[in-house]
Amino acid sequence: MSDVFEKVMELAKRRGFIWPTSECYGAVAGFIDYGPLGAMMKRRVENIWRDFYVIQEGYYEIECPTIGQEAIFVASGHVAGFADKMFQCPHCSEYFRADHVAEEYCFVNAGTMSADELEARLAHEKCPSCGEVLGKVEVFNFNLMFKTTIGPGSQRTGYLRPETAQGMFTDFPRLLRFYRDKLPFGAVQIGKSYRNEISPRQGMIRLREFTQAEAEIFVHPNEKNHPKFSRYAGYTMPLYTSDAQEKKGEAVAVSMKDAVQKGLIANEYVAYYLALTHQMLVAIGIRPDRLRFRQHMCNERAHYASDCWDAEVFSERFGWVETVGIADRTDYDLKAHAEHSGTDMSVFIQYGEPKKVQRRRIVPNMSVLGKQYRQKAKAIFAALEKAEPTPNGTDVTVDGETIHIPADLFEVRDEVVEVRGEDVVPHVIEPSYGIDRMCYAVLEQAYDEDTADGETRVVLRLSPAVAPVQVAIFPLMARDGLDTIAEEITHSLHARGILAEYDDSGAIGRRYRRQDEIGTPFAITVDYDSKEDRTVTIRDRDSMKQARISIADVPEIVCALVAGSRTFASLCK
RNA sequence: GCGCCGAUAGUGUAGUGGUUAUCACUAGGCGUUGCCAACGCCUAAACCCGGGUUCGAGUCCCGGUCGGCGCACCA
Repeated sequence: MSDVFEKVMELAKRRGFIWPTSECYGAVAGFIDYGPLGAMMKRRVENIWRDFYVIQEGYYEIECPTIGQEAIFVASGHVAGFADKMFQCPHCSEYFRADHVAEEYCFVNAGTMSADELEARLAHEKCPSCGEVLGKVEVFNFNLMFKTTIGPGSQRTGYLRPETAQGMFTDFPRLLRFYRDKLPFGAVQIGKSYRNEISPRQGMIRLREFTQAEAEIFVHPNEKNHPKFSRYAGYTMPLYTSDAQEKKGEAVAVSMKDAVQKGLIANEYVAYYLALTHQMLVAIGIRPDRLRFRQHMCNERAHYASDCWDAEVFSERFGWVETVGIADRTDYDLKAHAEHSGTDMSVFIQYGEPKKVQRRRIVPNMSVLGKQYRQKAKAIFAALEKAEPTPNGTDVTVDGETIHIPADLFEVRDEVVEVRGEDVVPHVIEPSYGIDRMCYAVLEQAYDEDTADGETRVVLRLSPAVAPVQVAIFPLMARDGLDTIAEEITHSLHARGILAEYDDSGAIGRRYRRQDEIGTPFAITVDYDSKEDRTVTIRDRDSMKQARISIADVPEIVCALVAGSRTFASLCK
C-alpha cells in the first residue's frame, strides 16, 4: 500500500525533482541531489522568500563561507554545546545521553560533570533499559558539527556551519555601518548548513546538508514594536500556544494584534514574522488548513531565547513537521561574539534630548602622583576613578597593595554633564526557514490524482509561482508550419523570462499528461486554425479547460497568469 | 548505533538452486493520428556491493551500503 510520500517521491525521482546523491557509488543517508526540476523549483521558492525578506522588508542578503574557523563556534557555544555526552550500555548495546541518565539518578550538577566523572559515577548504576549494573562505560562527546582543517598541515580547525546565522552576527559591525548606525535593521542569508545527524531519516525532512534561509533582525531591546505592524495586525491564523499544549488543547485562530495584546506572543516583532511566514508559506502553495504555529514549551526553548515558535506544516506521512522557527534570541549571540572577539557589538543610540546627569569625578593631581609612584601611577589613576573619597583622602588597592592617597592629591568635582545617548547591544529576532522541508511540503501537498476520461491522471497542482516549467508549447502536429509557429511562441516567452518548454513528441494527450505530472500550470497548443487567424488554445492544468487567445497576446497573458495578476477563468468568455 | 523488514531495466513488478531473467508503463525511431496517457512495427534498458556454500546463486548463508518501520538521537 503506497501512501502519498511514496508516490510523490517516486514521481520526484523519475521526473527529476529529487535524486539520491552519488547514486553510482551508493547513496549516503542525509544527502540528496536536486534534479533539473527540483533545483528550478527550489530556486523559485528561494526567490519568493527573497520577495518577502529582501524586497518587502528591505533586509539585504549577504553570503558567508560555509566553513568557519573554530573561534566562531566556540563563541556561539556550538563547540561545547552542540555536542551530547553519550554512552553505550555494554550489556544491551543501547545508547543513552549520559547527562540525562545521570539526572535520573539525581547526581548533583549532572549537566556540568566531565566525561570522566560521569563514567566513574555511572559505573555503579543500573542500565535504564536492561537493568544490569553498567560497570565500565565509555562516555564520549558526539558533536553534531562536521569538523575539517584549514590549510595544509592541519594546523587550523574549521567547522562546517550548523546554521547560517553566525555569519550575520560576525558581520554585525560592518552591517551596522552599512545601515548607517541605526536600529532596527536586518540581514539575511540563504545557503547550505551542515549537521552530522546520528541517524537521518525521512527523506528530505532531516538532512545532513540542507538549505536554510535565515533573517537576523537587530532591534532595540526596549523597542520591540514593529514599525509596520499594521500590515499584519489584523492577520489571523492558528496559534498553538504552550498553554494550549499543556492543557492538551488545540490551535486557535487569533489575530496578531490580539495575540500580542493578550501576551500570547512576546512582542510585535515576533508576531509580525509569524504572520509574514504564514503569508509566504501560503504563497508557495501550502494549504492554510495544514499550517499552524506552535509555541515552544519553556523546557524545549533554548536558554537564551525569550520566545520561540515553529511554523508546522501537516504532512500525511510525517504529521506536523516543523518547517520554520521564529525566535527572539535576545542579545545572546552578539554579547557572546563581543566577549570572545573583543569587538564592540553595540549600537550608540542617541537620546531625543541630551540628558543632564549629575556626576562626581575624581581628578588626580597627575604631576605629584606621577613623580611619587612612577610605574604604579597609571594603575593608581585608574583605581582613583572608582574610589570613594573622604575628607581624609582615600584608599586604593593596586596589585593587592593598599595605598593611601591624601585628599590634597586629588580634586573631587561634582559636575553636570550632558549624555547624548547610550551603547545598546541589540536583540535579535530570527526567522529561520528550512528550504528543503518547504520544498517537500510543497510537493506532497501538490500531489493529486484525478480521473480524466476514465483514466487516472497524476497531476502536481503546483502554484504557478513555484512550478519549474511555467508553460508548455505544443504544435498539434510537428509539420505544416505548426512547429514553426510553436517555436516562435516559445521564443517570445523566453524573451519575457518565462520557462516555456516546446514538445512535439507523441499524441497531444500524452504531452498534456507529461506536463501535468511535473506541475506545468499552462499549455499552449498550435493547431491548423492558428495558421488562419493567428490564435492558439491555452489550457489550464487543473480544470483542463481551454481558451482561445491571440498569438500576439500570449507573452502578456502568460506573464499575468504566472504572476497571479490574472485568472484563467477571466480568459474564458 | 541496535532490532525487524526490504533492494530485479528510467518507474512499478514476476521469478521452485538449473535455457537467452517475466510483464506493464515509460523512453527513443518510423508510420498513423488532428486537442487530453489511441494504434501498429522496431529499438534501448535491470538481478545494490563484497565474500561464502554449490557442478551451478537473482534465488541459500555471512558482511557492508541504501531505504522503510520501531527504539535512541534531533542544541
